[in-house]
Amino acid sequence: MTSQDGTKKSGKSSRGRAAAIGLDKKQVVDAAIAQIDRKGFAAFSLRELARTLGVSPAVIYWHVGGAKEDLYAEISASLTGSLSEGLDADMPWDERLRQVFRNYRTLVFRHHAVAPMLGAQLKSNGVANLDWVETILSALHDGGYRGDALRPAFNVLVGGLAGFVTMELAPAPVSKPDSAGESWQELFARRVAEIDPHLYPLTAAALPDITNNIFVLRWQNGADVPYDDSYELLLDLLVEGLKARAPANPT
Amino acid sequence: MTSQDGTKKSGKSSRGRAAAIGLDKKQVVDAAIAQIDRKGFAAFSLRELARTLGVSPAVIYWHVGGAKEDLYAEISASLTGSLSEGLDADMPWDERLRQVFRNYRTLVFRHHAVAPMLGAQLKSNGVANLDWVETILSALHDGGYRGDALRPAFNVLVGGLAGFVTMELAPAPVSKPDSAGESWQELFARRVAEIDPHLYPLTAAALPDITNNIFVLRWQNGADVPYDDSYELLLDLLVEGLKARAPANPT
DNA sequence: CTTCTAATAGGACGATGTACTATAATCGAT
DNA sequence: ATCGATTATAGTACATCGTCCTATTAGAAG
Repeated sequence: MTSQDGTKKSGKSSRGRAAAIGLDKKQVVDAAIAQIDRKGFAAFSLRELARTLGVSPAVIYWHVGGAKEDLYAEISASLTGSLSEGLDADMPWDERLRQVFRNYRTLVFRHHAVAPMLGAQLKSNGVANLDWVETILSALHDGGYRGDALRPAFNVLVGGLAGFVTMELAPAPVSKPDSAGESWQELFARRVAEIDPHLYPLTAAALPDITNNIFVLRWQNGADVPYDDSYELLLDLLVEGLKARAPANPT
Repeated sequence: MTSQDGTKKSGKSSRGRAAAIGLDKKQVVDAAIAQIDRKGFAAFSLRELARTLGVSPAVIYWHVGGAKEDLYAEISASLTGSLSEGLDADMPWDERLRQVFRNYRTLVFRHHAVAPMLGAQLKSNGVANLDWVETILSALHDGGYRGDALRPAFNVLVGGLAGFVTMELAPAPVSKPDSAGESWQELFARRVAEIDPHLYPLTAAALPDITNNIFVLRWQNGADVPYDDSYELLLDLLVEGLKARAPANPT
C-alpha cells in the first residue's frame, strides 16, 4: 500500500534509474493533457484516460497522489512551469510585465480546453509557480512597488489578466440539437439578432460590432473568437496605470 | 412527452393561474441555488436536489429544459437578473461603471459557491443580462466611447473584473486529510513558509504580507479571504484608464 | 362525468470516481 | 542465482451519477 507520497519524483528514487518498466507520472500527466485537449475538460474521465493508456484505473491512482483533483494540480503545474521563460532581465520592468502575461495567455491558449481548471480551482502543488511569482514581484519591485503596495498590485495583475483569459476560454455547452433541431448556438444567435432596439437602443445599435464579439453576447469562446486586442488593451491599462501611480521612484 | 420548450413561463400558460399543484421552475432553480450554497458546486447533483425536494429526478428534467447545463443557465440567469438595480442614471458615467461592477461582485459573493459556473461556462438564456449590457454600454457611450471603440472597452471591463471575481472565488479542494493526517491546506501553508530566500528573494521577503493573501500563494479563496482593496484598485485602474483615453469628448 | 394535458413516479442503462485485494515485475543484497 | 522487499499493475466491487423511457396520477376544460 502507501501508494506514494508527494515527493517521489518517480525516476530516481533512492539511487540510479529505477523501474524503467512501466508508466511514469509525467507520462500520465501528459496523456491527461492530451486527452483534455482532444475531448474537452468536461468530458475528461479517469477511466477513459486509463483505457487510452491501456492500463487499469488504479494505475493512475498510484502514480498521481490520491484523486482527480491531484491530477488537476499536476496538470496545472506541468503547464505553468515554463511561464517565465525567455525573459530578459534587462528589459524595462513594464515591458517584462507585458511579456510575462503575454506568455501566460499564449500558453493557456495552446491547451485552451484546460483553461477552466486553471482559473476555477485553487489546488496546486504550489512549487512550480514560484518562478512566475518572483518574476512578477521583481518587475513590480523595479517599478517602485515595495512593502504594502506589492500585494494589491500583484493581485490586480494576476486576477485581472488570468481572470480575463479564464473567461475568454469559458467552455461552450456540449452541442445537442434542440427539440426543433436547432442547436443552442443557432438559437442564441437568433435571439441576439432580435434584440429590441426600443428596450436596448445602444446594444441594438452596436450589434454588428459586438455580436459574438463581446463577453455576454457570444456563443463561441476564445478558442474560436479570440479577443486579442481587448487583452492587449487590458494589459496596457493595467501596466500604464500601475506605472503612473508607482509609490516610489523606479530604480 | 414534449417536456416543455423554453418559453413556458410556468405560471400562466393559456389563461389565469394554472396548476398551483406542483413545483414551479422558479422553485427548482431556487432550491438548486440553495443546495449549491450549502454543499458547494462540485458536490451538486441533480438526484440530491430531487431528494431534497422530495421528488423524482425526472421532475427536474421536466421543469428545466433538457439537462444539467440548462439548469446552470437558469441559475445564472436568476442570479444576474438584478444586476443593474439601484442605478442612478444621473450619476457621472464613471461612477455608474464603478457601481455596476461593485454590484456584480457583491452579488456573486452572496452566492460565492456558484462563482465557478458563472465565469467558467458560456451557456445562458441570453435574455436576462441584456439590462447589464445596456447599462455598461450606455456608461461607456456617455464617456465618449462609440463605434469600434465600444467593443474592446466593454470586454476589458467585463473580462477583467468578472474574471477577477471568478478567480477570487475559485473553490478550494475538498479537504481530505493526507496520508500523514495533514490536510492540503496545512501542507501548502508549510511549503509557502519554507520558500527559499536564496532562490526567491523578493517572494520570501514579502511573505508576511502575501502569505494566503495573493493569488498563487493562498490556500483559502475569496469567501474566506476577500481581496476588497485589490478589486477596488483594479476597478480604479480600468475606469480611470478608460477615462483618460476616451476617444471622443464625454457628453 | 369524461377527456385532455400538465406533473410526477419509478425504474433501467451505462458510465464514473474511488477503494480494496491480489498478482506480476524489478531491484538490492546475499 | 536466489530471495525478500519494493514498485507497479490488474481486476473487481460499490455507491453514485446523468439521462432516458414508460406508466400513472392530478387538475382543468368541456
